[in-house]
Amino acid sequence: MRSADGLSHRQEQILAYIRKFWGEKGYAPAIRDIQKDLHISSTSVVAYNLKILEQKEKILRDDKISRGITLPGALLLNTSLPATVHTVPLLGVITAGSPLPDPEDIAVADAEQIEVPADMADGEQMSGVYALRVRGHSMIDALIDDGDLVLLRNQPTADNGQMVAVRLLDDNAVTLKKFYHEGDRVRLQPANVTMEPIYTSPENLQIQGRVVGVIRNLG
Amino acid sequence: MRSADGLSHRQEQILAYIRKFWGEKGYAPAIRDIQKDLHISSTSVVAYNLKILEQKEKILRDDKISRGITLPGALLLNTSLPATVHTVPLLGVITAGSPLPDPEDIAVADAEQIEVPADMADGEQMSGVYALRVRGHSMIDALIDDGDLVLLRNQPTADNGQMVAVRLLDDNAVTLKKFYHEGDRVRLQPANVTMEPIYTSPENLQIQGRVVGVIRNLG
DNA sequence: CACTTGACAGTACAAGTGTTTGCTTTATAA
DNA sequence: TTATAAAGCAAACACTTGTACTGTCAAGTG
Repeated sequence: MRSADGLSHRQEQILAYIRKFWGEKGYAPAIRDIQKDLHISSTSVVAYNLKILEQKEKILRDDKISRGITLPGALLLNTSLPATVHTVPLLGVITAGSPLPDPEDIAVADAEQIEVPADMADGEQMSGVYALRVRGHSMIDALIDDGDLVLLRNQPTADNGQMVAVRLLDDNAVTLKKFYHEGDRVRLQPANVTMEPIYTSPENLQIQGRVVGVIRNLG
Repeated sequence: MRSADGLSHRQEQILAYIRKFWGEKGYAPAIRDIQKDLHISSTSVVAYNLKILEQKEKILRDDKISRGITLPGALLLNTSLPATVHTVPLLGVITAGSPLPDPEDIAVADAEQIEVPADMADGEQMSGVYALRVRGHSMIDALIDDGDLVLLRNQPTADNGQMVAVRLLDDNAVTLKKFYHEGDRVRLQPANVTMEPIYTSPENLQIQGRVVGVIRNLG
């Protein structure tokens, strides 16, 4: 079984391993590193396949040199641009019962900073994004569990289909739902497709922000 | 005679040599390379000065590893990762029906890199973490929806309570559940507390990895 | 069928390489 | 000067690691 570039399964495997190893450690693996981690029974098999990889110019090798494998173009990698770090402040806790904290009230500079994937809070709209820690299981219907981080963008209105944090005035409760304005009523649709929507009037709700992301850390 | 950063002439010399060697060859010099080219009379002198360079954090070394010298920043440049950002490769798609891709099989260096919160894939355990894009609504009971990113750590076993990606052999299906070994059976508990667990035998399941995080981007 | 070829296994060896030990020299300060 | 530490020297040692050699096995091929 060969892949597109004429490498066997094992050769692809070895090549991927070398790249990964090199990225992590900063130096190339020894033949025995490859053998052990890839569960290959003999060093000679690795040597055999390395020779083929060298012939096909997927790797470079210097004879007899320990860990002398080099990847073509390795020097080019040095030119890659550093990624930008994005952080947002963790401003508090969100539960079903209590209202959200007002971002304006909190000294953002003092809050714990959370690192988030770049595309969740990028561009000119980055300002105004903050995080809240979810407490309790009340947001199960939004596919959000106890302990999750919810990323919110401060905004008082919403377009149809956007997930928003809304406060229902007559229940005095906060929920996360998809927002749909339908005539003179509002449909609040749980993210969980198996669950039923809530209908209410625009006067009964207050949009507290838009949900731009959810981060669940089980590590 | 000491230079500005407290290095002796010989240490400066060695450091410069390592940089040059690295730039030309793509891998680090052996102690004897340094010794010969710098006309140092003994390998122990080189070892002695390398130890000092390591203490002053001018170089990094992995004990006992041939040519295991690394330059600080080299790792980052090579992988294009700035210090505070963590990225993991996006290796494919996860659905209910199809098996997970084998991380070893994929050319990790070629995969799209996803930026993740630092604490999800940090420290020495960073290796082996990869991301899969969820397709379909089959993982609603794990509070995971279509389009979410699941971060997995490659591991063949699990402790009780950990969320794992398991393959049920008789269904030929992959699900994400909390794992509990109870006597001679296994309980697979959905993350959604309102849903019922599955019971099966250890022989019927294959642990494909541990779920370390979930990222949902609604931006 | 005999013959070849590609791929892998197991083992052994030799070269590559980091480390240690004991000793000598040089520098520095009391 | 003498004591002390730093730096260098030389050789031996032990682990690391690339390579070679001998087989095995399955899939062609004439």
